[in-house]
Amino acid sequence: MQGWEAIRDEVLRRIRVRDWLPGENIPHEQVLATEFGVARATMNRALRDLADAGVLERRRKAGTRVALHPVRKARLDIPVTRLEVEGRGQAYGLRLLHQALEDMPGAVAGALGVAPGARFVHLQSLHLADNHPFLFEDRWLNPAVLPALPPDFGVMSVNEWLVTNVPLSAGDIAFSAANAGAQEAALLGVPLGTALFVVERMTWTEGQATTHVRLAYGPGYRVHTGL
Amino acid sequence: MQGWEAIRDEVLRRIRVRDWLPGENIPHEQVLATEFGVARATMNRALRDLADAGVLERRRKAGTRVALHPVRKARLDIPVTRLEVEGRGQAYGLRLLHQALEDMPGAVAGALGVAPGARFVHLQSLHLADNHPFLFEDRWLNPAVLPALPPDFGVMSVNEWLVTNVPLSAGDIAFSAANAGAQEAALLGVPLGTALFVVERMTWTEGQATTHVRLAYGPGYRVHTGL
DNA sequence: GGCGATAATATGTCTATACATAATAATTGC
DNA sequence: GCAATTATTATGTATAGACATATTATCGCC
Repeated sequence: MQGWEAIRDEVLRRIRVRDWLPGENIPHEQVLATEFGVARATMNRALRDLADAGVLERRRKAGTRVALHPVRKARLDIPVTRLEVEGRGQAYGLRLLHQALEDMPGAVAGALGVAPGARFVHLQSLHLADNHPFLFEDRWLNPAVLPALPPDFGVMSVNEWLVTNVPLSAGDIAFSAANAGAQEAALLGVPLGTALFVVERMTWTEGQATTHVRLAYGPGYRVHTGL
Repeated sequence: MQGWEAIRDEVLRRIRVRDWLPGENIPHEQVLATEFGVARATMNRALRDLADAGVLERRRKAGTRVALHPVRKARLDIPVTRLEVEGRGQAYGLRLLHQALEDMPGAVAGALGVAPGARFVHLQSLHLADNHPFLFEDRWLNPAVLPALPPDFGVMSVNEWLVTNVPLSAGDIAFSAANAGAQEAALLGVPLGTALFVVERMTWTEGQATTHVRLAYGPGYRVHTGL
């Protein structure tokens, strides 16, 4: 490796071997740039990258210091389910279980910031990997974003349809754990009360709530930062 | 907002309102730079930022296209437990339950890539928020990284000690769900089998396994991307 | 038509320089 | 002494120009 990445790695090495201690200021950008024989912009790129990663903390005038609590920022890749399953070399399947216009429960409405009792499209589906249950999806979708003739969600995943047909939007993703209820246990084929990994995703489009999804994964599922 | 961030936001807006469709190439960097009246480097910064966020995909010569599967990369902030508790306005407490040199179980050894049966320091502690159980920590620590006289982990959290006394290292963080066992249930004060949110963190220092931590959070705990 | 070498091109990176901005340090006025 | 103002300074951002690199497109040859 060379260029600004090499410089970043060298800075990281010095932090790792404790040439520069946590909480301590490191030399100024210009000083380091001169030492490494590069322009300040290049040094800036290297240091900024480490600051983005949470290894360094930078403040104007105060300088650059090694972060005291380094393991702070993690980047997760959350793939589209179909691609995740196919990436494991398994066959992807989708079963639409339920589709109806219903009153949203208060909890969901609250999370989305919508008036309780609003009528949303309620979709429940099961994602399969090699015909085994992989995850249970429970979704509330704002009918206002749907066209007059909604597509057949038994064929195409709601998520993939949304991606290509609804404007991108701000969103929030949350991870938690929950005990499997009767429906989830039956559908996923696990004992009642099994600990499920739950991903909740909420998205808004121009201030308007678009969708709330709850994905419940079967046991053994984990998401990680990939080293 | 102004500068490259304003440009990034405008590009994002055009993607959101579907001026540029998913999978479609957007105009060249230089073209856009001219349109926005900035230098190419500035345009590059804006587009690179969106590419980092997973919204755009860029390839030399091929150009820049709107990502087909946008909700891919999430950034999580994982705070040090003490700071997280204090950030909620609660009093932080730590109880060391167990400390001994033991044979590592096969599962942990495997995850760390260590010969099974290696002797590591086994630490178990309970983190408290306002004197209520907050999370149960189960840690395996390589004695090789400890000084001759190990510190008193009943007073100082292992994590905070590590941060200031052991070289930074590569690491992996994983999230999953697990049913509370007898010990966890008793310590956290929850019924047996309660779904716990589990964070596992492994770190290595120069190829050598440093520590394996398993943090089991009580019900209701969730981690999210913060919009 | 197919294949390999060559040209074209969009992004990636770097430089030198300049000015902006935020935060600290110094100074002044009371 | 203390508060308010001003100066200083390190990082943040921007610029024009240049070269590097990875791909794609094209051309020539068989």
